[in-house]
Amino acid sequence: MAPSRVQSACARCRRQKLKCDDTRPCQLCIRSEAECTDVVNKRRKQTIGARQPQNRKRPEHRPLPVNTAPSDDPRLSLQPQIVPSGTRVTDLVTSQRERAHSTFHHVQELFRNHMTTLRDSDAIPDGTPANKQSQVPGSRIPIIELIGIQLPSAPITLTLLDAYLQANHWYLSLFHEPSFRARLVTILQTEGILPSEKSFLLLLLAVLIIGARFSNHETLHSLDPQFNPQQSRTIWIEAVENHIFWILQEATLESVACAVLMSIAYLLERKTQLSFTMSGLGSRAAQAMGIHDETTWGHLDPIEVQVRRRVWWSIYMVDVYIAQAYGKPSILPTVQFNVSEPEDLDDTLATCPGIGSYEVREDGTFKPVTIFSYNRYKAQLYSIADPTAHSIRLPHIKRTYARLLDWEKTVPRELKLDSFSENQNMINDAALCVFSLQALTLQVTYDYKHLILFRPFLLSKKYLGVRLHDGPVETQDRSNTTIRDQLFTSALRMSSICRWQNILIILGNTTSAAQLCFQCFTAGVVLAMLALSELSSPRLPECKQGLARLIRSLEVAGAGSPLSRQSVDILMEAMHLISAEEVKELVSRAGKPAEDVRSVLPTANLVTRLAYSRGTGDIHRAIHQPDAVHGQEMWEELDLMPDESEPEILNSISLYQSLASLF
DNA sequence: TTATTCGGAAATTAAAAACA
DNA sequence: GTTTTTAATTTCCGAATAAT
Repeated sequence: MAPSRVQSACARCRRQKLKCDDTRPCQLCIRSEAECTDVVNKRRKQTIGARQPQNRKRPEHRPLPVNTAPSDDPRLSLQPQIVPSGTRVTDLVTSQRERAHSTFHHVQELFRNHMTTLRDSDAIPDGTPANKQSQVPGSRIPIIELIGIQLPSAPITLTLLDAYLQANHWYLSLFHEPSFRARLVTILQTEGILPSEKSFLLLLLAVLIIGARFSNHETLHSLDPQFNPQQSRTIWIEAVENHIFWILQEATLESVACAVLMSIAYLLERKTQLSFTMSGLGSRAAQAMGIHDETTWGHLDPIEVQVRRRVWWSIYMVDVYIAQAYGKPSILPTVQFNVSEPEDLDDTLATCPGIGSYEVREDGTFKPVTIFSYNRYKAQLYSIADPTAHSIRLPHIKRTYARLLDWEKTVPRELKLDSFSENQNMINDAALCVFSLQALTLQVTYDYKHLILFRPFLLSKKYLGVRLHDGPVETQDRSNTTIRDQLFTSALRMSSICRWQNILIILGNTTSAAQLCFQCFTAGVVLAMLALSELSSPRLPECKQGLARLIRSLEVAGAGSPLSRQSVDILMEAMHLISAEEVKELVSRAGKPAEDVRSVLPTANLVTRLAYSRGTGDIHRAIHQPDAVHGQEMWEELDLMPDESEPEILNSISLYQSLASLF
């Protein structure tokens, strides 16, 4: 009668199906020196209504479990399905997941089953906002009473919505289009709005602000000659600003989505500082609502669940992107959330004409690739290149790098840029057009992630020569890739997008253009810095050509925006600088023997020198036995000790700091 | 020899149904 | 209100497999 069962197994034991114990860390974790963390039990968390009432008569057979995928295993929800040949991702993510419960959360636990309704708690952190329940239906009131301005006429509003969908929805999806449209139509028809819909209205305004920027002004003029897009945009922005704090306090899904859109809108308005801050507000609001943890959502309508996931992943990606672009730590750490990938809803079932690949979903099933797959792949990409580490270590970077390479292998043909022809006219086929845009931005983002990953090393000549692949040098020719090589390859591949001018032109009329321009700009800066660090290298011409192609891409996709103009100017300047330095270099070398004058330290040289300096003279051995390269000598050469004593490298170096060292 | 993985049996538990 | 039933969800045995 040994009561041998433990009330809750730790994360590791649970995953490995081993017998755990009540101590923390448990004996097994101690034995294997693993981190021992608790996992929240879904069963204990189940709320009233979470289970479907059964038609209890005679069930005969046990029905299949509804949801076999245990969504609260964080590894499942965070790690994309890239588990290639044997490379299992370690406990890293699992073990770090901590659930921080607020005081108010404990209050709820305490009174569960003892109080039908909780009393007022709006003054307590994490309590329920006061005006939530009191705002029962009510009657429709004119919009002007709620926010002080009118919406434009129905045709204009719908045109702007369409413009928004084209410009942003394929790239960052923040709502379910059919529901959104239905709600909008009701408002337009009744010319009134429920007071409880205020946050929806503000989200709509944000949509219109972006729509107005990307819509065709002639079409608008023909619909309503009085309508002035620029002026309206200013008015709407002001209206949203007047109410933004109100809706953030209200904490609805729409308020978070609105904050995300405003962040983008500010970026387009050249208010980059506000954009940064606004995305932070949105992230925080999302966390306050618990959107980062599905287990707290309770029972929701299936569409609502998916929309929440969409919003969460969108804000996560915006937050990470903006943080990286600014070189600041991001607010939303990967390890502390628990939201599954968004799935397809009825509005995203379109597939790519001509290609019919399948995608492995989070739950292991195979589904056709749809126009929404892009969002899932992008989300995976973002969670791989984990931005949480404010300071990072080389082994971590190598691991991330390996995962990036694995991720790339999983990308379906629909989302590969090479699948699209360079001179095809995309405009005729909407789906094809969207897929090509997605493929291009996905590839650029992937390469950009490499640049960001290695960006901290740009200022350190020592690190540029570090090899990226541990383990034996196999048949793979890239096994000797150094950080410098990879930066070079990625930046060059980014520059190759200028071949797809047809796609770039369309892309210039979407919100993703801003991101693309910035990514190209980054690639340009990286190429320039590489070029300057090895002026005599045979790669120099390629660097310059790459820069030229990036400048061209910026001009095409930037469509005359200030961001693209300024980037082009700076990159041009960098080109001149490189040429000038090159001339100096040539002159100074003119009278000397052709051998090295360089003080830079490329790895190939290092290996050779190592082999010689050790007196063996056996270059072969040095190259084919990676241990020799990765052993003590290597690190001494680099003034470093392996692993533990390795100094931390700050990740938060902004592009501007890199730039400053350029000029 | 030791560690990891995983199918699935057995145990546990919240909710629903039945009962009083 | 209490007890019983049901089904979802958990723990962890034990056998297979992989790593050392």
